[in-house]
Amino acid sequence: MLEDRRLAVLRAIVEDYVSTHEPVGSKALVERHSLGVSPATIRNDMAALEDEGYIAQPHTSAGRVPTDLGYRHFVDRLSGVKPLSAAERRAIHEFLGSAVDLDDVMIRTVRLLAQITRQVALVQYPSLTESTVRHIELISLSPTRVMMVLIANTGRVEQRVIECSGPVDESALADLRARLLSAVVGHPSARVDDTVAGFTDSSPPELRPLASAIVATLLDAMTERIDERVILGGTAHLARYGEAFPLAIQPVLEALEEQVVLLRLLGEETMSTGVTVRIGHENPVEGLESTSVITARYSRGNKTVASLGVVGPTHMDYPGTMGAVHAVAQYVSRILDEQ
Amino acid sequence: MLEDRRLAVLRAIVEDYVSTHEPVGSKALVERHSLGVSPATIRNDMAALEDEGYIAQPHTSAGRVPTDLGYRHFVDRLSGVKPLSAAERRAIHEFLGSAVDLDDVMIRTVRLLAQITRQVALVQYPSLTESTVRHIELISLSPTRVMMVLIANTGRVEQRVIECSGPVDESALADLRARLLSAVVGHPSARVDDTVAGFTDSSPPELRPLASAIVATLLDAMTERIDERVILGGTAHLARYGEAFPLAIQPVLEALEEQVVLLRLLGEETMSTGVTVRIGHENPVEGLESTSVITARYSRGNKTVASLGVVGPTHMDYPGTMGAVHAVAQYVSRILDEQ
DNA sequence: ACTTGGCACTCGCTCGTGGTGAGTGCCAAA
DNA sequence: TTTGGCACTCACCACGAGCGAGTGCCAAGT
Repeated sequence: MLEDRRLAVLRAIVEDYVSTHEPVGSKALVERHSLGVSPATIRNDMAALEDEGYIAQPHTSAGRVPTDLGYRHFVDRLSGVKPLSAAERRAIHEFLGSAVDLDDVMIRTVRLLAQITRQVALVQYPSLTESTVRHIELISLSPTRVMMVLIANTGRVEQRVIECSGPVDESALADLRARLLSAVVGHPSARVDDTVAGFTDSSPPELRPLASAIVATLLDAMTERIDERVILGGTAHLARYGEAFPLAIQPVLEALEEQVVLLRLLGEETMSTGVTVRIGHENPVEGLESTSVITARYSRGNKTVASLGVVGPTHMDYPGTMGAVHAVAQYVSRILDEQ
Repeated sequence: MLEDRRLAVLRAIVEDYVSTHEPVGSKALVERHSLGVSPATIRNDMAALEDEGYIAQPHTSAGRVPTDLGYRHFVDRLSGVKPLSAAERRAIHEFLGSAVDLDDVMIRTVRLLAQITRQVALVQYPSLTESTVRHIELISLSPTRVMMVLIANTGRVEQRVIECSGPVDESALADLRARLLSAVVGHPSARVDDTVAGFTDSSPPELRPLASAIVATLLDAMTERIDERVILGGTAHLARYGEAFPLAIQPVLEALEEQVVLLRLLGEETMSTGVTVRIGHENPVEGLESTSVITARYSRGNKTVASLGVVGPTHMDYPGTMGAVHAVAQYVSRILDEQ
């Protein structure tokens, strides 16, 4: 009962601070929210909340501001995920649906996410390790050069050039191609190691070197981690929020230019809800102490393949942003399934 | 003689302002540069320069600041292009030389350029208009969906998904594929329009719709211009410079997020020197009125293929930046030739 | 045991004020 | 044409007073 009100107060503080970006005082609180008690009571609660570390005052005689811990509690206990409106969902689906290829899906996603959250958006490319081989093509570029094109069911295409020790004729290539296809198509790429084992051995002796070169290249291409690519968009939103924190924006921009950093931001364990929130100092990255990162995993079929998310100030609209990130992840999954 | 000194004064003002970012007064000028005359004389010159529109004062009783016109004169008449040191050149060559593919070259270039100029760097992908079709693959994804993979002799791969009105069987697809290959392989992509004309007509009636869909997609994919891609890096440098102009950074970031804008920044006529400088309002882009853009074209063989450059505040180090942009363009050309 | 009104206190913020100094334009002399 | 002198402008800064939002504490009320 008493505890309940305290939490209500914390929620109110977070909501007010998020919308005004100014420290919130006891009087303003009772005015804006119908808490049914007097400011003095609220003050007592606030003192308690401060003792527990959920809120803090920037300086004496100022209102309270949520701490990272306060936001954490807010996210974990006090708020849900705000679903998007039907119109928004329809717009998302249409926008993503008209993408022509994987690159296009990724680019559209990052733009979309930045636009609807009005924050910096990150999108990681789907990992191929979970995918299966859809098709392999061997093309003779010159007598001693073969290009291998690998097409995954995710729509991703990898290309490699293989140098042969001697000339290779078309029919041999066609033979290799046919047997290679039967060896790997449809198999999860993680398993290709096994299924491809017999391929070299079953090749005619004179093609052994080429066959093993092809296998080596194939394995290399498959372990090429496309999911180490992260694209970002909406950095202009940083400047908007940066008006109040002109100092903070440079380190953030710097951090966001490092692929490694982006990967660390996205690549952590999944929460059960499907949306992961990392607040302020919880971030494993220097320079992002005053930002929060909200990520969700997206999938293809029922396999989780990669993450996407947004980076914004700790005083962000968590329910709305979480809803948007969740919805976009969901729709990206759907689009990938369709293809 | 008299005219000479005025220009020397203008040069001194630009140099001082660029290094201090503060309006420069007559007294400071004579102290820092050995002009051999008194402050009063300089004041007369400054008044004249102001009348001619080369400099301006932010407010009465402040020093002078170069106008866009002043910078223009400085660049055109008063400064050269500062060459890089041998060590820097060597570092550039090594850094770019270890790139593994085209994407890698582009990414390394944009990083390099941002780093050595300490500004926002832009790099446009090289245009590949003279490429020919090496191979086309049609893959059935589902009964009514076909993926087309287009491989150009440059190693570029394009993929498209085509929706069919009815189910398509494998043998029909194989037939289409074979005839498509003979129609287009080896032809310059610019000519495919012609050679592909008979393809639809020669198809069996029941495949006509699919055939024409394939042709349409093919033409679309071929005219997909890779050189419409521009990547950028070093946006963090904006923030550094933005400390003094916190308001200006948001529109700049916004403008830089638009591919169309980036293309307009890069895609203009070449100057004879090889380096183009566009100062302040000379930029054809809204929001970049207080920035300058320095670009250079790079080439492959003796064909100019695309541009790269940097965006920075109008009060930038023109000679140094021009030198860096020029050198990087030169080395990118060299790297592309080697491949 | 909470809640509440009252009250004294803190302290950041704003605004006006005056002083300072860099910088200018003009003018008369060299 | 250059130069020193001089009066003038005005941004900038430091200082101080007043304001007011907000707090903590306490004693009284429910």
